[in-house]
Amino acid sequence: MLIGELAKKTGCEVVTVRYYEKEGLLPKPARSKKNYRIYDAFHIERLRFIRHCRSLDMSLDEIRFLLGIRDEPTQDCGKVTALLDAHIMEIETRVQALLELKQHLLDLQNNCSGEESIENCGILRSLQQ
Amino acid sequence: MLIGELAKKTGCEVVTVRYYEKEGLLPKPARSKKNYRIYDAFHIERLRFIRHCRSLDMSLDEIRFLLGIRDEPTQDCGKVTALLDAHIMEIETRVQALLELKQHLLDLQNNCSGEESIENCGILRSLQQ
DNA sequence: AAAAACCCTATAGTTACTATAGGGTCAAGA
DNA sequence: TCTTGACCCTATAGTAACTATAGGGTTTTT
Repeated sequence: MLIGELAKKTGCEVVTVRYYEKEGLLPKPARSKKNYRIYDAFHIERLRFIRHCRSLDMSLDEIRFLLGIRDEPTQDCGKVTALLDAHIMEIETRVQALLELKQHLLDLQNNCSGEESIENCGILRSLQQ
Repeated sequence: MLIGELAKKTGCEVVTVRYYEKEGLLPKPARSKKNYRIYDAFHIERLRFIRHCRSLDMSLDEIRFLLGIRDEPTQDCGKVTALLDAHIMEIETRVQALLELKQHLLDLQNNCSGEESIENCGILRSLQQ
């Protein structure tokens, strides 16, 4: 299977596949005589894993960590749940920060009708402080 | 006033001040004989405006836009409220996306107790699909 | 006199890609 | 047979908003 087919099967851009290889997330595949990358089912599975993690907004470092655990099956999976816990908490923090931010913006919005002159715009004035 | 004092007065890193200058958000200041940047009250006010906007998570492009309106006071401030509206909606979208993401992660977390072997970890299995 | 604390410029690194340039391979149609 | 289009390859630069590093001058403190 060439890179284009792998990309199609996993919903991943061709350039992104090459990028993951460069980053060490996907092992270097065999090459054809013409130097084309040749992939098999193993790569599909691994790339799907990576893409699924990415869709959950995990960083490549976090994914590298999970792949490492998968490749080193000597331990229990407590580290996996721990990583997920940390990731969930991080997202909760981000949500909180965004909600506070939104409130600040709404407060700011209340400072002006939008029909003032620039000099009298309460929003621009508030932003100066 | 030298750059260090400006930075201290605005809670901004020295390098960031120079970066804003390079990006055209802060006008180039006068220079001393020894080529040191010399700032005055005008720069403090403008930099505070920028930092306030940044604390509201506006992009430098958005801030550039607001500064442009401020510098060109021929129109009413409808564009200001419009920018703020757009920014608020963007944040609402991000919050929604994060909440959905969090639910996915919680669902995933339910797949495993964290005490399984790596082969049996329900989380790693789910991530493979 | 030396060390600490400033100032300057220029360049590279961060994240996860995306875009661009430049070039080889292969199958189908004119 | 030629050429067009769809693939494949590598290498480099750009994205956002800084941060870090290198290398060097100035001023103040010890």
